[in-house]
Amino acid sequence: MPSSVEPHLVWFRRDLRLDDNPAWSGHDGPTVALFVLDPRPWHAAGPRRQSLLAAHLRSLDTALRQRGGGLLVLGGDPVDVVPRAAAALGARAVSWNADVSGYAQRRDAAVAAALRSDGIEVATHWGTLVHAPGAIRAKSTGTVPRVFTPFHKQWAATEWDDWTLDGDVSVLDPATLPGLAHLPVVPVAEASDGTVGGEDVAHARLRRWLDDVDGYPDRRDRPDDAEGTSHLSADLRFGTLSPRTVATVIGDSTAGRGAFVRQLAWRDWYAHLFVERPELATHAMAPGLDDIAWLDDPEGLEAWRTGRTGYPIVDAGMRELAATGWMHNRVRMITASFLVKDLLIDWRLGEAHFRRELVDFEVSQNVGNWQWVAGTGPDAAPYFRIFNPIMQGRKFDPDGAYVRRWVPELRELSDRDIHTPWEVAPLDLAVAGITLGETYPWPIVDHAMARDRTLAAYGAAKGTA
DNA sequence: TTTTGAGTTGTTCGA
DNA sequence: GTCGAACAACTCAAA
Repeated sequence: MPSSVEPHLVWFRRDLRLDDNPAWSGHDGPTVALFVLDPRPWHAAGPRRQSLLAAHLRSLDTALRQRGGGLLVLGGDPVDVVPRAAAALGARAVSWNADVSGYAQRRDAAVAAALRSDGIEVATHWGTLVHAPGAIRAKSTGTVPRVFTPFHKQWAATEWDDWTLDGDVSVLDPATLPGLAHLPVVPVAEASDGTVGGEDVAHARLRRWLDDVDGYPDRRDRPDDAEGTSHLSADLRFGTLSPRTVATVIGDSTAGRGAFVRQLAWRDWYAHLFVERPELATHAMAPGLDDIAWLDDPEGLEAWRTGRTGYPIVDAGMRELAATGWMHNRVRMITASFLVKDLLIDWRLGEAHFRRELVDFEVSQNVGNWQWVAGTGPDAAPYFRIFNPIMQGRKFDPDGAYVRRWVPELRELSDRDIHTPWEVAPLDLAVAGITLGETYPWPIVDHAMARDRTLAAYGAAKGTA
């Protein structure tokens, strides 16, 4: 390819799809599809998220090859690599879909400045959210509403801004590009563990969800119900599905569909808040709530991480996370509440664990949800709302099926006993093959004591604010 | 301009 | 067993 072609460069990041992608389809002509494998976020991810990313890249590469091109994957710091690639390939313009994290914002600003100083055009879009940050503002303050319901009302009533999607893109084959020899090319590796990725699979998941979405309001809180939630979180995180596509396909023709699409507004809300207040990554919205007297308890933290707290529903959730990189939403709340309100451990330590382990981790969502549970964020749960892990287990896993799946050493306990093994008569424990303290831990904390302790710690923090 | 009502996800206690 | 109150404090928008 002669360099006089001056291709358009599309930098893929959290939008690993060709469908409904404004950064991809918003222009005409010869185009290079680029992904930069940035060592910093790569090493911050656990093996499951790494493996899923590799599968998505492989799949995107295949889709681009079917169009006569391919995906160019380069390794290194994008601030260095993207301008170098644009120069080496003689690019006329570079486009991408913007991202919300502080790291991404600083990175993208540096890349854009470097490109512009080289005379290269930069075009950014918001292809990973329904509404762009800034599109929803409280009338009185001009800022993102601090309460979800007003945000959602406006979110639902606001017309979507235009995504130009009719570009006549012809994708180039990276192997034929001159100047490639000077760039740090990384081969697109096979997913080593058989993980399947890509937007076709994501669309199949979305279509399958149509069969169950009407039951969402009734089934969403049951972790023992594998089809009660959509399992689309990682597709939204990696962008193998566009949130607008999800909202359009699901629609609002039934109560269940409307309730599900409303969740996309929560996703936008946390993203918009994060763009406005990037310090939410590490600081409470309310002054004072950064100064809770958290306990320094490495053993408690480790018991929580490994699913050895002695509370079956908590341990089941943490083990599901360790085994799959995913956890049911209801159980995310229960396990997070247990860390913060029962162990009185700083929510940031739990957030860091989820950050590494979750295949669907994205910083604004992770932080927003942790701060919600901790009662420190915008429109958060009141601090006195403390989940009782026994009641939550009995209510949302009434047959113990979820616990039996992930905590198999408790399998033989009755439905009535499975959420409270420490209250089971010795003979029944023996029959079930359980020795507390050996085959399964005693509870590492007494819930009633912990509840009082947390109310006192939060009360003190508020009192001194 | 001021007031008022409403607000994802809960638990405990006492009548 | 069921039921209502209490557990805070604040934002936002409608009246």
